[in-house]
Amino acid sequence: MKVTINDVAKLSGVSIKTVSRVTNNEVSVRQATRDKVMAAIQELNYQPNLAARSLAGTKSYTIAYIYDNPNAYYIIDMQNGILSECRKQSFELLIHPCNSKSADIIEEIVSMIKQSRIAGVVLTPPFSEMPSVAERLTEIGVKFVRILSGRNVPDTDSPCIMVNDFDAAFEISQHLIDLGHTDIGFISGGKEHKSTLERIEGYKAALTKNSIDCREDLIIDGEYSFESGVKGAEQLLAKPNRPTAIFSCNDEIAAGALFASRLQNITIPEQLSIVGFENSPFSRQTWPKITTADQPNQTIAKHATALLINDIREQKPDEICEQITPSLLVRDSSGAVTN
Amino acid sequence: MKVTINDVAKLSGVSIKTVSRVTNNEVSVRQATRDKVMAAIQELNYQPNLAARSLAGTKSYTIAYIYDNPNAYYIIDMQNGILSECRKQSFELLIHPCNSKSADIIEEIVSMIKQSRIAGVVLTPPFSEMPSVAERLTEIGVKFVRILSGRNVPDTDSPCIMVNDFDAAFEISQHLIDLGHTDIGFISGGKEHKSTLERIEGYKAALTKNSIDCREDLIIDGEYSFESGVKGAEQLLAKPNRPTAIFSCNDEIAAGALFASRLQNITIPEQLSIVGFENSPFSRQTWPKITTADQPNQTIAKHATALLINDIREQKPDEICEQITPSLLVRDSSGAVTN
DNA sequence: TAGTTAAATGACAGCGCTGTCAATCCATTT
DNA sequence: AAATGGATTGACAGCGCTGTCATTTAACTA
Repeated sequence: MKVTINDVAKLSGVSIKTVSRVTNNEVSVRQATRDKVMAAIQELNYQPNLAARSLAGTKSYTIAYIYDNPNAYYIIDMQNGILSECRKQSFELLIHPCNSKSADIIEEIVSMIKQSRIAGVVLTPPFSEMPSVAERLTEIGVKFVRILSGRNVPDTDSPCIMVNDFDAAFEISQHLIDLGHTDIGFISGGKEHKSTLERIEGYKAALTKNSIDCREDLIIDGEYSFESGVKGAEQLLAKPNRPTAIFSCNDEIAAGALFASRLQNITIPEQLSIVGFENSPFSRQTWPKITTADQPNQTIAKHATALLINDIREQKPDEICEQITPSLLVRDSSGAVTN
Repeated sequence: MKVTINDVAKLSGVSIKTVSRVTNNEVSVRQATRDKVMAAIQELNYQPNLAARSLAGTKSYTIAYIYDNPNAYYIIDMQNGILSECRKQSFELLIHPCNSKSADIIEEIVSMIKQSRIAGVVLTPPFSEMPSVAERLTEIGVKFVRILSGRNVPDTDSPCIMVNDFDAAFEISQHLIDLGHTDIGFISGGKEHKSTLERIEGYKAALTKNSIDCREDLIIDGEYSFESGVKGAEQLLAKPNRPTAIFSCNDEIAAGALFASRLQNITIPEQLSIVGFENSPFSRQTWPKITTADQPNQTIAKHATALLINDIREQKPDEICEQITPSLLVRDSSGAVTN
């Protein structure tokens, strides 16, 4: 029926306090003792009662995930990743949808944190990119982990996951170059997103590295939407000396670009290569399927959560930040240049 | 800072037990006493400690949302709706992603429920359509609310929300008919979904009502995906005497159908009308935007949660089930027949 | 008015865990 | 071999609330 810490203590022949130490990953427990307890936990399939723990302790074992990002696929991936780490570490997850554009968003978050005794927060864009959020959270002493786009670790002592959009964009651009493309259009996401900026830089760096002139006229300002992909592609395809490949800042844009191209009876990838970014379901729902950069959101979220929980537990990890680079995923929308 | 039940008891001059009675809306408390306590609660801005309440009590105040549906937009909407009702009623929400196709899915759910002391579960398709889930939940005495597709309330005493796909499909079909269409193709979702079946029936009923022959060859078996929409539309458009309108079983299919049609240089809606279903972001991300049936998922989820919590609190509501009919949302992908 | 009963209220234990601090262990050192 | 001191471990109280059951109060009845 219900397995309590007492049962585990009895079975393993130690006090409940020691069992508690084991479940909380505290340091001063002899390895042999720890093993015994772990075995008992396994055997009984014991799960600590979270309510009791948070009642008794002064610490909180609840973390919050604040989201707003309208990209549902991204949120679900993140949420699933966070959740799996929470389960592993016996933390609770509080989901907090909110509107990042609301004027008093920061105070809303703060009051939620106080209400629910939150120990830490997982921050994804746009929240992770708002300095004021990080500041205020530090101020009230709540830990947080940020998932950010960038190449170098920011100057901070809060944990973070850096998604290396630059390198990934470089790699995917190199892929196009290797296929013989030299006129490569670029449809960007909103410039307010760090990820957009990084991807543009990676794209430019790849061109430079291969001694290809970067035609500024092939870089279209867009946003992360299907519609923007349609419009961006239309602009690019109308140009004299039109590109033989299009790097879309994400898969949704790529899907739009694909749509627009097919409307003009351009065959993909024979007459035009299109690549996306993120490996979201969009990239698999089109025909042909889109070559993209696989951004393992669920893994990223899991790691981020692990870093956050480490920090909450005040265990100084080897690394406070991790870097993850999305990897090239070649599918059917990219091919060699044909004349 | 922290206000406990003790503070309220002292301020209002009663025992903590009486305060507890008031916060839990128990019956045998004199009105005058209740008022005094309420005033104190107000003054101190007291919020009961949920952890303590669930530790001490035999009752649980946590409900779970089990999801698997690969449609991220749907899940997020549902989740947000459930969450808003939970907050209102001081319930906690446990999110439980899982795989509905796993062999021991039911036992996994049961064990999660026991582990986390869940009082009730919100069930959406496919779980809400699995009789075994409802049976097992009843067996272990856990309340649940189901969100189902259908016209008539099932024979049960568990609460549910019936989404009247039939009427909505009828209405959207009637819209096409009113525009002059008589040859209307239909691309279905997977037949394992009740929603698909209901939508087909609604479509057929509308044809019949208007004395239009139902051409079985215009009904294409598909599934809920973009790709399926592409293929379905290709099949329909290849037919002699091809349809002048396509009813797609959901927006994703509609987006695919739109894509396929544009590939063939068919203009929408002049040469072909396309309608979707659900009012998901897909229907807004295309060009032209898709006429669809607005299924207010967040509202549905909120109502479902309210019904569930009522049931948990053993308050007999007037109605145990509610019926919601998605309403026609005319956009730009449907137009009058032109010759 | 006293007696009877139902309604209202309170005293108290205890939910399962963690914090505190004292007790014990064990590898050193002397 | 005894002393030392840091590393382990355990005893016990108590977190804020609810369930149980005893007690008090109010509301009738005869």
